[in-house]
Amino acid sequence: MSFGKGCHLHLIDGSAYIFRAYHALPPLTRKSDGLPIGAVAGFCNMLWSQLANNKGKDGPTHIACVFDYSSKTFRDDIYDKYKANRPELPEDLRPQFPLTREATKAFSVACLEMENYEADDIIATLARQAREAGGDVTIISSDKDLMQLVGGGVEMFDAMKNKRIGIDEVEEKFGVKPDRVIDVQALAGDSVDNVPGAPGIGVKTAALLINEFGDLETLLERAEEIKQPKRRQALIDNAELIRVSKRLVTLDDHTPVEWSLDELEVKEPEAESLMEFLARMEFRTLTKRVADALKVEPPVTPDAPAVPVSHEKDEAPVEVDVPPFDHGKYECIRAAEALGRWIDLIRERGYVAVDTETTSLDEMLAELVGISLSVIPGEACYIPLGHRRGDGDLFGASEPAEGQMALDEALALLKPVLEDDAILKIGQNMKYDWKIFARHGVRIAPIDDTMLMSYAMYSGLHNHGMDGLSDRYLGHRPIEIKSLLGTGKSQITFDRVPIDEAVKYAAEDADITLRLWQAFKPNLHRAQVTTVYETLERPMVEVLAGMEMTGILVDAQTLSRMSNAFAQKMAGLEAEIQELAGAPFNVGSPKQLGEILFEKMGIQGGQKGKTGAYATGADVLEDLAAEGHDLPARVLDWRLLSKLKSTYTDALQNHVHPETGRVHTSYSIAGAATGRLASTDPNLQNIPVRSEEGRRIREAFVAGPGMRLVSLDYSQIELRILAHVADIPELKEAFREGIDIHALTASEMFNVPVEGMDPMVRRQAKAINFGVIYGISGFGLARNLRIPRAEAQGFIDRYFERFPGIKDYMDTTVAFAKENGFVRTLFGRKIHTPEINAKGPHAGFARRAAINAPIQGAAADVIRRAMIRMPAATRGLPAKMLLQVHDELLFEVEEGAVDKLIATAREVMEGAAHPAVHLNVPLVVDAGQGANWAEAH
DNA sequence: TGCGTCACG
DNA sequence: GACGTACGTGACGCAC
Repeated sequence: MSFGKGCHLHLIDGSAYIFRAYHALPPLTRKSDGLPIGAVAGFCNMLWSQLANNKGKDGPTHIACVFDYSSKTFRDDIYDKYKANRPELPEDLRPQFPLTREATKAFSVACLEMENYEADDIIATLARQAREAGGDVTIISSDKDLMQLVGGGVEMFDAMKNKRIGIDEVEEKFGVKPDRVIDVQALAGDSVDNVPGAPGIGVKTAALLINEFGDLETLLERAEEIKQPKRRQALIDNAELIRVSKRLVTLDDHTPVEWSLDELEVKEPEAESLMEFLARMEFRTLTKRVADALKVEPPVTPDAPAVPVSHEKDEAPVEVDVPPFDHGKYECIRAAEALGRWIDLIRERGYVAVDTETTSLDEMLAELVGISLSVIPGEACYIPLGHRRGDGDLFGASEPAEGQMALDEALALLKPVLEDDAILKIGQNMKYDWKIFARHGVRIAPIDDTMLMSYAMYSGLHNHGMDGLSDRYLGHRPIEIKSLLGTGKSQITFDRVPIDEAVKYAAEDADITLRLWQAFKPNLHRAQVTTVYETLERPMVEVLAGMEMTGILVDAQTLSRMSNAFAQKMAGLEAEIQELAGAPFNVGSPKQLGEILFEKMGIQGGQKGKTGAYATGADVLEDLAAEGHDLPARVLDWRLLSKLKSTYTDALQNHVHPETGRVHTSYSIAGAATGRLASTDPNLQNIPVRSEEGRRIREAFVAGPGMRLVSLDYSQIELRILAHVADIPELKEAFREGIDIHALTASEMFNVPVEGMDPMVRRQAKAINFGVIYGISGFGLARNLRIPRAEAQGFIDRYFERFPGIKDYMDTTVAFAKENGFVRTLFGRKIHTPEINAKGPHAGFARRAAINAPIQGAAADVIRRAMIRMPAATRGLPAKMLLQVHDELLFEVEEGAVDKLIATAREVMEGAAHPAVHLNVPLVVDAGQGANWAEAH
């Protein structure tokens, strides 16, 4: 077919694909020889998705994938510093380049590259030719340098965000139509590509100027007319540099391409050569997926998938030989005899992967439906115990399904195994199963947990859910639970799943867990996180399971009364607000509120966010209230009450367990990258305390009859850890002497005595101390203290001058992260920082996170150690640990034992770092007690 | 489902 | 007057 009207050309920005793939994936190597292939794998997946998603009549008629040939191009002759800021190519990426070309050809996509030209120029040229021939063009890329090409039948498509980029989107980004984009880029320059532009002019200002003067040449000729002196001078002084910049950013759409559009016609991939390539790369999952789509048999491949390697330098990947997944091999156990054979097998092996199926994600409400076991990869069984026939009546009641062992009988047989010290029970998220078994009188131990192994090795790189781990590390996508239960209103519970289907799903989970364990176990050591896993992760399972099952007593009546009071107050405020607005509207809608404030009432200074809605955050409303506007002040009051009511007084009532009368949160051990816990369903780590009204909610968290609540919290733990790791003599001294640390900081910085310090000065020093922990920036501190940015920067400079060790610590930490891709806490916990070497705004986030992680993480490690020791230390005391709130532990204890508990728990907490780490600052714990949490805190 | 908002350390 | 920033979480209501 000759290219012309009705044709549609897809141009893929291949080089961008490679870099995205490289950075998005952990470093993978080919199993047989260790060749790095992560980027190739990602590239192939993206290319295949692109092809597969664009089949049919709306798809392309012609397609090509375009690459950069080498770093040298004609632009280097225009400006010798062009792209001089580019970081060195990572060592393990370069060898993957030729393979991506090979991959492109294997998928039967034209592979284009030209010496001396960037991919962007080739794309520009082909796009122009296609447009002139009357066809349409889609450029698969989100690169802003290509946006100048949009319009007249050419658009872009951001494959990551699945979003087309047309004229409107370009205008949104650059503030001008696509044909003026190069003018804006020439003025604004680009630090990544080292395009100079005009100093002090960014995209916003550039767009303003271009829109005012029409185009760049006119602007430069009439630069004298610009009102702002700085801008005027910048343009006059740099006119030549700006013209050079324009030549740099202008794509050459007349490159001497040697291909005709007709040659780019879409072709079906040749199955045989494509299969050969994918098999040679050892991409198991993709090979299978492509084979299915092409309806051919996948070639026989080595079974093990690419093996992940951590960033640690001295480790080698561990290879595991495993059979393919086969759901047909899973056994359904319906009688004691068959179960007995499995138990024999487990005893022979000494370990078993276990998984439970239940009716709910809430372990306190869930009913046990079945148990699956696996001891050999590829072989697993499922024991259905609580399945029901699908034909229940309207109320959901129905008879048990046939062919199941009695629950008690099965548990009686399994209990000795599950409790046997000599048999390791392996699970994924074992805290869940631990609680389910505990509710049936089985104390499962000892355990290993693949989720926690992944967390110890890969925290910060990805999540640790089983499906994701299986896909990533076993190259296998498990059966989705959705396919059994459905979603939304018609969703069923697991006990309604037909046993035949349940076997495949449930046994597969045990199979996967066992395989993950085999893959992870030896790598813990290589990643040097064995101690972290053994001392900070695994022991948490039992401790937290106990706390969660105990729960905390909540007085629902108090909450209900508060809800009613809030509702009344809110109704009054709502009436006042609508009166002030002069129209009824939904006070809870930020969108409607913004329109009332900044349009109907005509208040000036409304800022629109990226979604086009006005910002109405508390800071904005506070400013307006300070200017004397009543309505925003009322809205702030209303919002406080609305938050308290919906999130706390209303929602908490629904979390009171029908049998225990207590609230049972669930802690995720592997949720936060830094090692902190996270509390969900409900979140009991964010119960209000800062506002007076909010704090009253804590009055509803009460001790049982004859009991008291005791709260112990670490004082300034993060600053103490900072003083230790950054080794700051003045701070360490102050902590040893028990001096007010914020006052000390202020004193050192501003040369004022600690005695009789102005509270405002102390407040500023406190903000700086917090800022340091967060990876301080002038902007952030300025916003927090509501002072000019220059002043904030002045504070920071003085702080670093006074405490140079802090600056050193920050620089060293960031350098370590850049070198290794992770940081470590004092206790060895690894937190990966994959974005640390990124360019653009990501880099700032990653930098600050890297500075914060070792401090926040070490504090998290300390309290974990305390929690793990607590059961043994408090054995015999009539006390239970109920909650953890990052630096606080809450206990419920019999009245007579309060003092003893405080003494014991304080000793454990203050000494929690020992003996692993000898802190050279003391840890101090404050304690309180009362009938409810408000009093105890 | 994504976003804005706001509760906590 | 370049860009966009304090770190880490979870839950709610709105609007699509």
